Amino acid sequence: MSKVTIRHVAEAAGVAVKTVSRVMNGEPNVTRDLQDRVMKAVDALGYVPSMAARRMGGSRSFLLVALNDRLNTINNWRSGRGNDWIDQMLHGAMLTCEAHGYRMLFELVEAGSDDLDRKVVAILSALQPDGIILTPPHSENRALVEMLTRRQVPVARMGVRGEGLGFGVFMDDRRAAEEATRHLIGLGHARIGFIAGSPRFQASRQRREGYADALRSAGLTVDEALIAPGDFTFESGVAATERLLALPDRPTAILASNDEMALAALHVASRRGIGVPDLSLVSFDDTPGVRLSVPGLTSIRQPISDMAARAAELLIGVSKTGDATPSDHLLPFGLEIRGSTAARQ
Amino acid sequence: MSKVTIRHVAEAAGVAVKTVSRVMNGEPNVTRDLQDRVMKAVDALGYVPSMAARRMGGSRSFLLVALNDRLNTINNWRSGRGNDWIDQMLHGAMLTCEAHGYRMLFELVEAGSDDLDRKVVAILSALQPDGIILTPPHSENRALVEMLTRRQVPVARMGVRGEGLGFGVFMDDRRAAEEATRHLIGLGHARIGFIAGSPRFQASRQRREGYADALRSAGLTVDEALIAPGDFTFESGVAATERLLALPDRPTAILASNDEMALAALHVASRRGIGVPDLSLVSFDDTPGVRLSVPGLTSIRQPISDMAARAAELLIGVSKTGDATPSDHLLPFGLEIRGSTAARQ
DNA sequence: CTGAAAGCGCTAACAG
DNA sequence: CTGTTAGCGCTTTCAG
Repeated sequence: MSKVTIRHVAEAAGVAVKTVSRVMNGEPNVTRDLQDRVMKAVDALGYVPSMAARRMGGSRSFLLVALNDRLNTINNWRSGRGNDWIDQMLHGAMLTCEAHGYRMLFELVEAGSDDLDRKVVAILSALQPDGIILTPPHSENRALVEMLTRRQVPVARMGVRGEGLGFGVFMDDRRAAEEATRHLIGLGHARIGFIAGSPRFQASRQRREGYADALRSAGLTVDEALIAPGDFTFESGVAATERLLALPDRPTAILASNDEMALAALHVASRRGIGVPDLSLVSFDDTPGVRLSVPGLTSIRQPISDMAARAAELLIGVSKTGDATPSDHLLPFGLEIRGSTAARQ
Repeated sequence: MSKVTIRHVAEAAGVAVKTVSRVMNGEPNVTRDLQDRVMKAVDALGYVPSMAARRMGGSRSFLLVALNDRLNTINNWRSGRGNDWIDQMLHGAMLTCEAHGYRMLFELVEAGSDDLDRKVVAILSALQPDGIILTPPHSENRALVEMLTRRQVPVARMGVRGEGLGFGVFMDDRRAAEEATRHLIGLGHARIGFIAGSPRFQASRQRREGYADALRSAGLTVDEALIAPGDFTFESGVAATERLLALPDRPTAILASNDEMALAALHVASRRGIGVPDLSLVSFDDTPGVRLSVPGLTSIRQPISDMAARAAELLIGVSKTGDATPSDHLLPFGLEIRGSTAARQ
């Protein structure tokens, strides 16, 4: 009862071990008759191949590793703030792996640490995954992707374009920012503030460009005074909002590069007695908190779960077929309209 | 460069393969001299043992599996509501595993499904973990724990007492509810409503008892009219609160069995023009949302991350030493006081 | 289309 | 204290 191996199945079905292996892996060249006999034995015995043995014998490990930023993730956990990225990534990638008989292992390594390469190599050696999913900021780390590629590990890069190194699964941050801004313009806003994200992330720069795109194509000028720096933290959002609201001709709407900073803006506005959506607010990321604020924040939803699912699917495809690295995949974003945006009074 | 095995290390250090194995596993009976030589070779070559091979050869897999409720987890992910339990569990268990050279794999199985046993057995067969962490409601599933025990898999049960089957890591829900209620009584409240949780969970029943304990030891009577049923959903919280606030002699404070229902209470109160903390509110769980509501909710903090860490640690201990199942571990909870509770006017 | 034999990289058991 | 040998449960050759 405990520990049914391929040999037991082979005996029970009266076939060779290799035939069982063929059936389990859906390989060709097995008659339906034998297939049935094997499957019957498999079901009867409750046989499930051992992952470890599969890895030892064959060339696949049926394992994908997702690499996440250590500091960021742990800080979020520790502060009890939740971790939407991780949650959505698990959602998309784990379920996809499961559906294909793969497992996903989740690893944290510190971005920017000197021995990042060593750490990653250790993970590769220990786990020998069939593919690796990189999340920001690792996905933007060229050196890392190059190292992985050199070692022939298929790499999916979340949130960025692959540009020939691994493959990217991403959304168009620029067009998202443009759409968010256009939403505000459509409501009659002309002076729209922008709170930028940390320039460390590609997406931050693109969001800023999209914001400018929308203004320009609406015939509005891009006023640098309306662009405040931020780094995705609440504190930076507070500072940025204060700066924007102190302007002589202050904005009637603000687009923040993430939810945290938008919530900061909401906070500052209320402290100054400015109502929202009198001051309209749009944010990026659509994390759980934006539904709970009063009013709820209009927000750009990143398709994190879809990106992760796609990443996993493509990596599994590579590992199954041995095909070359897939090409980049662009996924659609969403604009969730809530109470924080309204027509300009 | 790619694929350094134990043999390479043995050659480089001029020792037998087994000696390397001994050093890697911290086994006794190796002179310091050889130890150093081996370690030098290990570092030089960047050797990291293959998990799969270790599992194949030896008796350990260096793998822990955490079993979570499928439906619940996926629903939370899907709705974008976040998943504090999962986050905190990962926080505690993953980091602990990492520190001991173990990995944690996270699996979702549907509680109450007919073939739960089959699913779990499949996971055991495929992964052969050194231990398994059960979260609610799986941790309360006696039949499941019995099956696991029969198969000699060490089992940690989160959130419940072990009572001889596996071992439990848990907090005292009853005393927590008592403390929360006492906090309200201390503020001068005498009519305190209680919104119960789904009776499916042991903790729900205990919380209710703790509530009653506190009232009784303060010399107050337990008025059944002040106890409203709930099932942990927002909707049930709305219904319960409406019922409580419609009472002729309505409560001046409410203790809700989780955050979601407390947020519902906040919502209903505000709709009825009742201010919080005029109506004082205490919740259970201290999930991220309670910090964002206005006012923030006073809440009982479950030590989920600590419980998970302890569970992992103890399982790893068993796997290393082969000791018997550890005994139950009680962990302290916290009471986070925020703006939703104040002295009775 | 099917099967037999040879490992994969490690550790357990046993010798020295 | 150290080394040798025999597997673990699979898949990959390579024969039939």
